Amino acid sequence: MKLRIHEILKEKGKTKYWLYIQLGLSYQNFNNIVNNRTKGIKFENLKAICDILECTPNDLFEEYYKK
Amino acid sequence: MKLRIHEILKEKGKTKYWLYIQLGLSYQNFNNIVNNRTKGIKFENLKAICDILECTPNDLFEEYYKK
DNA sequence: TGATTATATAATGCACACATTACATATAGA
DNA sequence: TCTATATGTAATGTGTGCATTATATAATCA
Repeated sequence: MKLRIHEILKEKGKTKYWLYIQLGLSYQNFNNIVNNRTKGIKFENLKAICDILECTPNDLFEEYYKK
Repeated sequence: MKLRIHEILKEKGKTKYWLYIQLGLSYQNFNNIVNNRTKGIKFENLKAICDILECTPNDLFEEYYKK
């Protein structure tokens, strides 16, 4: 399961750094998530990412995203 | 984030035990996930649950489910 | 009566999400 | 020059997903 965070940020004209500040996660962990180096995620953080990016889990997951 | 696994299983007329067998997870962990006692999940298992239940992450998460 | 289905809890250990701290590079603006 | 933006990596420790093993109850079926 790959996360489309890069694409969504590009669509919104926002940077990773911006999302990092909004989220409040450690940058280390944040960077691993965004660059798809993690094998799972806390629901709390998944929800926060969706809230901030104004999207749903299906939009985030490459496998379920429908343009 | 609450998972709607109970509802989806009911709709499909399947039992938790059936899903447990399909998934191949330990029953302990499986039971915690299904009964919403976990704070996160591995992408691999999220994908497997969606595949078996023939649904998407948005269908699974109560916060994003639209009937 | 015994096996399978069905569901649940507890103890122990490993793998990994996540936090914290630190270090590093590069650009842009005050 | 100093600060903030922007991105990345490494080391160490805590919390927790998940596996394994065990125990328990109850219904259904051979």
